[in-house]
Amino acid sequence: MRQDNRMPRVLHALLHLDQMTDPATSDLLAGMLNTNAAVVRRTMAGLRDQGFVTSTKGHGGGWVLAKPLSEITLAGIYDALGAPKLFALGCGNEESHCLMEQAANAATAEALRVASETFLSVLSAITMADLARDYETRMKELGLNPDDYRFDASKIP
Amino acid sequence: MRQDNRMPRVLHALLHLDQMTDPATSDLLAGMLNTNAAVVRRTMAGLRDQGFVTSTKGHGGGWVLAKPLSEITLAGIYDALGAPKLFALGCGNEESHCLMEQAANAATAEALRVASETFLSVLSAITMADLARDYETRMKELGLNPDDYRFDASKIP
DNA sequence: AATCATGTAACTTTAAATGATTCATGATCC
DNA sequence: GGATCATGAATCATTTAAAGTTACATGATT
Repeated sequence: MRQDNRMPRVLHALLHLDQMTDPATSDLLAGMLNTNAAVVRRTMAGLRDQGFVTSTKGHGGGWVLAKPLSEITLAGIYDALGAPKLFALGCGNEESHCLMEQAANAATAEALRVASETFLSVLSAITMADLARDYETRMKELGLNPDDYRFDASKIP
Repeated sequence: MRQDNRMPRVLHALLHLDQMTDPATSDLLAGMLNTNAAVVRRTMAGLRDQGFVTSTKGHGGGWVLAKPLSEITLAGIYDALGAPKLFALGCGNEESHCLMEQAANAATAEALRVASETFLSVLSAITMADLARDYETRMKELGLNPDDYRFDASKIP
């Protein structure tokens, strides 16, 4: 299957949302994420259902962050995306009648299970506020002032 | 992409190989693995290159285990398969100019890196002999004697 | 020489995210 | 109230790599 990039995309989108003074339209976000509005709507739908963001229709509508970044963990986002399949590796058919196949599948499954546990535990220890801090660090490393880069869509000529 | 099941397949194949008295043809293995000979050859090629198995052509040819199971770790097999892509999840484009995207990608990549480390460390702690023991346990749990099930292709009528 | 089995290359199939398009629905502005 | 804006959703095409398939050359055994 194709690579699933929803996770980093959504993180990226949330960081931008946090810096917006007005609701961000799907089109605007799509431009930032190098994709299109339909993908944005589809991907953000889960976050809306979980209360991380809200969306409004009509003039001046769009996406708005509904919680402070410090209250959003990466694990929460992963869940909101529907806990997408993590591995490209499979562990075979579950209901095999061959006992050797069962042993082979069980060993593979166990290694994947442990790796998945690790992954989730790392995600639950990181909040979006941590990412925002990382972003600001990157800004300063380039000698830039983050305050100069907050996004005010109403100021686009 | 489609699920990658080479790992559990190869483990399964090696367990069978260990119980063979004669070389196993790709066709025989394919029957055991519910696939076809070409896939078996393709998948086992890496194991041959790493010296885990040998293959011989012609009458009576086929695949033979080249090392005791206790000297084959699952990590070694994973490597022999070319260390296939582990995750279905991606961590975005590496060379993004957007610092927010960089922060989002870095966080995702870090979680994946840690999970991958865990995966490999579990694999390196398991040998094929462990799987063989697990297989024998499963046999005994069903009240069967593993010795009755060794495979002697020459005895197929 | 015939047969068997691997080695390899080329092509097709498959699954799932992503890209793209369309239309209905609701909110805002004039 | 009508035009416009934006989401919600459904549908269809595209993409990607493993897996399935087919074909043929090469080498070993009988």
